[in-house]
Amino acid sequence: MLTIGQLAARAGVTVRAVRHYHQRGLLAEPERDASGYRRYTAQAVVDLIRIKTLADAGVPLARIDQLLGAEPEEFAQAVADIDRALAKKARELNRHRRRIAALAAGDRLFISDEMAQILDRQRAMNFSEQMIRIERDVLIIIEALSPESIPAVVATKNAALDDPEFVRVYHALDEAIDWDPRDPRLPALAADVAAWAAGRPQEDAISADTVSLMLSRSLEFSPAWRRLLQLQ
Amino acid sequence: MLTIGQLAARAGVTVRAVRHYHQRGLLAEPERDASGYRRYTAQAVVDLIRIKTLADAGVPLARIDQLLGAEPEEFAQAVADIDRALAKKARELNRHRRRIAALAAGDRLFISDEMAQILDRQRAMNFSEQMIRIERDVLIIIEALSPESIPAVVATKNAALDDPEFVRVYHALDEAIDWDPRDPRLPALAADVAAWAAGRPQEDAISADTVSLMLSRSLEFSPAWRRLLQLQ
DNA sequence: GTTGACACTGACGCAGGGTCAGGGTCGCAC
DNA sequence: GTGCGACCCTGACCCTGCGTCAGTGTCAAC
Repeated sequence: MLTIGQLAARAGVTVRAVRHYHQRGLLAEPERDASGYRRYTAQAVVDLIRIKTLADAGVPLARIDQLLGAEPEEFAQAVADIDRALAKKARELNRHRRRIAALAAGDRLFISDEMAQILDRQRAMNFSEQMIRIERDVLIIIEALSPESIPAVVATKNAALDDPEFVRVYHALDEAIDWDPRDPRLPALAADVAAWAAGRPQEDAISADTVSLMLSRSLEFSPAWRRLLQLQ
Repeated sequence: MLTIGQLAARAGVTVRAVRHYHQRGLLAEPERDASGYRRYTAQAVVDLIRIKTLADAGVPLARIDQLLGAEPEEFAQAVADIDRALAKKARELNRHRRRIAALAAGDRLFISDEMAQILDRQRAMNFSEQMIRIERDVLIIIEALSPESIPAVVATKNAALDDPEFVRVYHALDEAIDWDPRDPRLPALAADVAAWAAGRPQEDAISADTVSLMLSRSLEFSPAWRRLLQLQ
């Protein structure tokens, strides 16, 4: 006759696990001795090893319960099911690993390489870190809400950065971030921006919803920009 | 300003998840409006997307907390850690899948192929299903507690099944399973078994502990066998 | 003023146990 | 006979990442 500790050691599980299996009804509760200790026979060792074998194979305890008494056909069916579930899990895990592997430092964490290159270009052009953070956040929003428009956005943005006039206007906007909303220079800047925008075709690649979110993200930061928008 | 439902929809998570992130301190609690509803800015969308990106990559929430504010070096280190953890999980999963794939119907579930073949041989020799179940349980115990002795056991057992004298004695034991322990034929059977055993070398491949467990498993089943052992 | 969709908090549930807390028992040594 | 360490008992809370009630309040529209 074995105590619970001996049984557990023989099957290679913990005492706690054995009690857990009792509670789940997987393993029959054995007789108790005079002091209330559980006393096990060799049969329990066999039963426990069968449970452990299935559990080690990744079968959920609820399934093990049904499987232990199952007929071969039923059993084969269940094994196939479980394998499907495991295969799915494995695919998930691999997706996760690929994503983790793709994670680099800094900005590149949440946006694609092409997007990150845009930020790098802007850094090289001496835009402020504040401006670049806003840009990054906007790109994050685009990646999340409008992934299909990424190529268009990347192309448009790169073209814009090739355009000295855009760069000039953008630098002016950058400088205006911290201005007081009553700053007298704002109306002139608004006119400047409007003049530049007038020469550009409208982009339709992104939904109005996404645009409004991007806009509000930008405007949260700068009271001066909010004023600018009113001046348009 | 967004409600929790709008925020959740924009980031592609559930409302419940957002509240959970608040509770975990991952996402800052926003201002409430007059009725106590949470009101979010676009910043929250960005923050939530960052959280979701990491969570989708399989980073535990507790880790995300530390990562969101981490410096690039720290971050790279953590990413490496997480990838190691994921790789380990993936290996585990694959082990599970291999084991599951190896699971066939019936007896073969818990014992190796070679072991299962022994049971098949015994079935072909018309041993009772009761006897075969006991044998199976004994083999399960051996696989679990003495895996290193499996080849020796398989060899010995196959040799024994090749020996007509052993098969005769074993059939006699099989028939005796259900006998009353006071059955008058038992002493003769005991002598028969003893005579056969005397001609055999003792196997030392299996520890005394395992042997005693196997023996008790066998004896649990049959009072007549218990009597036989006393008669030795 | 009623309806349906949303919001709020709080609590329980899941898998598979780990880890106390607060006892009782066993076996051996002195 | 008693002291000690190693077991055993039950019960209850802890972990992850939310899902899913329950019971109540609020918003917007008809």
